[in-house]
Order: sequence, then structure tokens, then C-alpha cells
Amino acid sequence: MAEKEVIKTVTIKDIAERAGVSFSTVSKALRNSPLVQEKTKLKVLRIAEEMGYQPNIAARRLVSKKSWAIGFVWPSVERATTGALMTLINEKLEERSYTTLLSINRIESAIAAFHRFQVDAIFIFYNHDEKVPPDYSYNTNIPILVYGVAGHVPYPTIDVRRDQATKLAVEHLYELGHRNIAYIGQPVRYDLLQEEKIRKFREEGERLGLKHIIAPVENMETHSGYLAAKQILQHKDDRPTAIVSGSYDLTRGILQAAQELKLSVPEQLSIVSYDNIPQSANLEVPLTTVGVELSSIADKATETLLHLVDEESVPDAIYMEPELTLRRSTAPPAAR
Amino acid sequence: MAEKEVIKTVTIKDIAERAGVSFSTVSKALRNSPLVQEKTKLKVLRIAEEMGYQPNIAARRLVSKKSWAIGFVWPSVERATTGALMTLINEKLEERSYTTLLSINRIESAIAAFHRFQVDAIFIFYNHDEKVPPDYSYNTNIPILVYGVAGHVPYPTIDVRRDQATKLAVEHLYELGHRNIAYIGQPVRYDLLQEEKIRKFREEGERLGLKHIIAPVENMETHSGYLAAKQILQHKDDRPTAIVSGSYDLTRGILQAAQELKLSVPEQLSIVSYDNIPQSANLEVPLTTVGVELSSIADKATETLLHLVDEESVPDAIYMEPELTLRRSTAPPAAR
DNA sequence: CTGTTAGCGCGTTCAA
DNA sequence: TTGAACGCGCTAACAG
Repeated sequence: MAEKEVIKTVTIKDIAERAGVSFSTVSKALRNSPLVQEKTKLKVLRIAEEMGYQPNIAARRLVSKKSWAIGFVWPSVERATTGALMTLINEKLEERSYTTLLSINRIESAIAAFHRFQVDAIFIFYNHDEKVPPDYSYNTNIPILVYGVAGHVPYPTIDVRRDQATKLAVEHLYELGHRNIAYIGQPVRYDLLQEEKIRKFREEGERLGLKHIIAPVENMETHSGYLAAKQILQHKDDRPTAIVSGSYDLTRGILQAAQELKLSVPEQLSIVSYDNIPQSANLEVPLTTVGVELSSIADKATETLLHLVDEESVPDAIYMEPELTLRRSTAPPAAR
Repeated sequence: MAEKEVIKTVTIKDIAERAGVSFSTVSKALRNSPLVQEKTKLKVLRIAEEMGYQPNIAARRLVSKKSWAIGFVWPSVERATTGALMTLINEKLEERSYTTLLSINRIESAIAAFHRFQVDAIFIFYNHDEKVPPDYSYNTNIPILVYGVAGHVPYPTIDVRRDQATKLAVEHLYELGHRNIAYIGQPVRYDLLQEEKIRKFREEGERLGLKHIIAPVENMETHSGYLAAKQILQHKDDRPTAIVSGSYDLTRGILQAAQELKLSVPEQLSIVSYDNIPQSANLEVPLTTVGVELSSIADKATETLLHLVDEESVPDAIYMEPELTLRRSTAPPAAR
């Protein structure tokens, strides 16, 4: 009989028997209820420890109606910024002893899965490739929080004042003395997030009487930023002295282009990048950015999610105010 | 009646009431038991659909000791290939009525979370950035299947004969007449998967007496492939006539570089790409690839996972044999 | 074929 | 302060 001993999962009943109390007393002791004597509590805890007790989450969830899990719908896995944000929120939720579950499926089916797991709340990184009727509501009663697209979905949202960010960027460059600037971003109609930034760029450019051109990109990948920058910066004569970049990923491409064209940043080319993510500070040329610090977004998102879990009311739309972070990628334009 | 109502979570009891049957009949019907009349089954299914029913996994797990859920540890979220593979496996498991859960956490903590959710099995996309002692074993009794790194972990693995793939690629190019070829990939020591491919490239190059150079990349992103290709292809004189690319992502970058240098593929440059994913066929120039068709890997992985769930024994290491898929990105070298 | 009954492990009444 | 009883939503026996 060299048979491996089958380790039976230990339940509160086993502990109760061993401790000589009823299992409901054990339950209370483990949850640190004030309704048990300190002495018994300690005894129970010690025995539970000894026996290697692990609570059965399924059972706990079944009766308490709480899973201590939060689901994330994250279809656009490729963007550096959402990845970093996701990671931060995940950490913060872990501190509050929540588990994070992820789905890369279409929103609909992701929600169905989370529904089966009875998660306590759902956070959606809105996917702009997925065309959903603006007022579409999903078939679940689990509270939902959406990132971006404030005002376009029937759920609470958390969002950044993107137009304000663009304004900060342009003003900063204007004050440095730049009069010929470019915007590299994605002017695709259905991507509301990008469009807002560009609209403001145009407005500000006109208000301040600047030469302002917009370089479209096909998508938000690094290489697209590279191509757009390459094109803009090629003509030596009338080259913009500064670029506002629509995202961190694009900026990496722009830097690549600058390097290849032997344009030094910031001496010959200033860059203000959207998205204030930690990586921004670690590039060879630390980036001057406009945006909301990612960790404050994460804080706000976490807090709001927990409010939703507790069925407290939250605002329909939470707007975060962006700020300008000066680093080393901007300077006055070189004298001609 | 296209309207779906969502007030509270709907349970089998709700369905039972609405359908005028007992809740155990509903349970059977939903699980497609032969013990219910076809007619009632259909009726129940229809009503469940209408009411937006989702089974409560916690309850199911509590009684049946099975959660019908499988956890995926997927720390390297950014690669196109793993993403596509993930999606395929997910679909196949859904067909078998399993739900998949995803975690992007570090392997350790992902496993802890899955443990608490009592998933039936865990699939790990091994993360090569995460240094783990080769024989490290995780603290769980849930069965684990690992993708890649066969022979390096104390769990069953599923893997591709990567060296064989490289060999196929080189031989194919040799037969077409190429005598000067390059490899673009990631020769980073700790990434066993990449190293294997490169070692074989060197071997084969020598065996066949070819001029063979290796262009290192910093990471597996598209842009890195672009940079490496750009560098290799710049010198007009001694330019390689063919490139073996270490991954689909890199290949996209290589194609961008070729386009920019006005090198037509395959007339002036042949490319064999690792990773046979569906997208390979859809590029402007459909790619000749070496590798195992993703859907067979997915099939094998799914099947093996289900074996593990059923406590059937599985081999320590499953190797998949790669094959050459001829498309349009390779041709004989242009006459000089 | 269908309904009834009995738990799964746990938290929460309500009595004692 | 403790314990007995109930039920969460579901599956699996067992009766009808």
C-alpha cells in the first residue's frame, strides 16, 4: 500500500470537532466576530492554522453573495497605457484583498462569463473597434464602470479631460516660443477619445495664431508614429519645431524618426507626449507629458469600483484634470 | 418578445417557475441530460435564454467538485501569437462548456487566485522574463499544463520542435537557391524558446555552407523587427537575399522595412516567418511560414487540459512537429 | 420521463 | 457567549 495519502480538505466542521466547539462558533472565530470569547477565538485560530485550513470560497460566496473578485474587460490588449493602468488597478485591488479576473473576449461574452463567476463589479476598457449602439446596456445587474467615452454609455464612467490636456500642451509650446507645431494622432471618426484631442489642437492653434498641422496615423502603434513623424520632418525648410503626440506608443516612434534624421530632442525638436505613464521618465530623453498621472486614475478607478461594490452611488461621469509634467523633451526652438 | 429582463440574478428556480416544471428538471435540461423530454428541454432552454440565465459557478462547484473553469496564466500579453492561440483554445473550451479565466499577474499569484477559485486546471504561457528556478513547483494540487519550455519545468508541457522549424526554413531557402541568408530573432540567453531556433540556424548554415548572419533584436515587438531588417538590408552589395524571421510580429516589421527600402517581396527578398497564425495568410504578401498550425496546437492543448481535468495521465512532454507552409513570400533569388 | 429529497461548506439568523 | 437550524444555487440520488 504505497498509496499516497489522500489529503482531505479540512472544513470548519473538522476544526469544530477538534476544538470541541460547534462549527458556527468556528465560523465566527475565523471571521473575527466579537461574539466569541477571546480565548476560544485564539484556540480555534491555532487549530485552523495547524490543520492547514483553507476557506472554501465557493461556499462562502454562495451564502455571502460576494466573490471578492472584480472582472476586467480588456479587448484592446496592445496599448502600453491601458496595460500599465490595468496593472496598477490590479495592485491596488489586491491590497484591498480583491482578486482581478480578466477577459479578452468581446464585451458581451466577457460580461456573461463574469456573471457566471458572480464578480462584484466589472470594469470595461472600452474598445473602439467594437461598434456598440451608444445607449446599449448589457444584460447583467452587476455594477459596471467604464473607462473613457464619458457621456456615450449608460454606465458610470471615469475619464480624462482630453481636450484640456491638448490645450496644456499647445500653450506650453507657445510659451516656449514655438510657432510651428504638429499633432500626430489618430483622426478616425469613431474613436471618440482621439478625436477630442485633435479638435482642441485645431482650436488652440487658431486661437494662438500658430502654424499647426495634423499628421494622421493609421493606428496607434509605434511604427505609425514613426512614419508620420518621418513624413512631417523631412522637408528641411518649413519643418515644425515641436510635436504634440497623441500617445506614448506613438511618441516612441517619433523619437525613432528624430534620431534617424539626426534631429536632437529637445534642441531641434520639442515633443510633448500624451499619456503620463511611468515609462515616460525612463526614455533616453525623459518626456514632457500632458495627462493625468496614471496612478491617480488607478486610485480613482479602484475607489469607484469599491463604491459600486458596496452599492453606494457614484457620479455618472468622473473627469480627471490633466496636468503638464515638465521633463526634458521640450525647450525653446533653435534660432534660425 | 425580444426583450430581456434583468432585475435580479436568475436561478434555475426562476426558470422552473416560469416553465411550469420542477427546478431539477431545469437542471437536467440545461445540462442536456437524456432524462428529459426533447420538448420540455427546448422550452426550458428557450426560457433560460430569454431570462438571461447564467449558471452560478460557485454553487455548481460546491456540489459537483468541479467548476468547469480553467485558468490561464498569461503574463506576456503583448505577443500576437500567444494572443491568437489563447483565443483559439478559449473557443474550443467553450464548445466543451468550459469557462476560461485569465490572469496577467505573476505566475505565483495568478496560481494562488486560481486556486481560490477552484479552477479545474491551469494553463501557463511561460513568461521568460520571470526567472523561476527550473524545477520550481507551485503550491497547488490543481493540474498544470505549460506551453513551451519542455524539459525545463516539473509539469507536463506542450511544445513545438522549434529547431526543426528553423531547419525547414533554411532548407527551403537553400533549395530555392539562396546562399546568403539572415536570421532576425532574439538571442537573449534566458529565453530558451528563441535560443533554440537560433542555435539550429547556425548549425544549418554551416552544414549547408551558407553565408548566414544573425541580427539581434531587443525584444519581440514589430518595431524591433523593422530596425533589425533596416540595418541588415541597407548595404546594397552584400545584402542577404532571404530572411528567416523569429516571429510573426517581427515579420511585420521586416515587411515595413522592405517596403521602405523599395525591396519587393519575394522578388528581391524572400522571407520565411516562424509562427503559422491565420493572419500570416492575410498580409499583402501572404507569408511562407514554418511552424505548427495554431489550431492544431490549440486542439492538442485543449485535449490535454481535459485529460488533466479528468485525472487521466498525460505525457510529460508533448512535441508538435512543424511544417513548411508555402505562400508567396519566398522565391528564387534574383539573378545578379 | 418528471418531481422530491438530500446535501455540498459556509454565514446568519434565532434560541438557549 | 454559544449552538441549532436554515438556506444560498446547484447536482445527484431516488421515487413517482
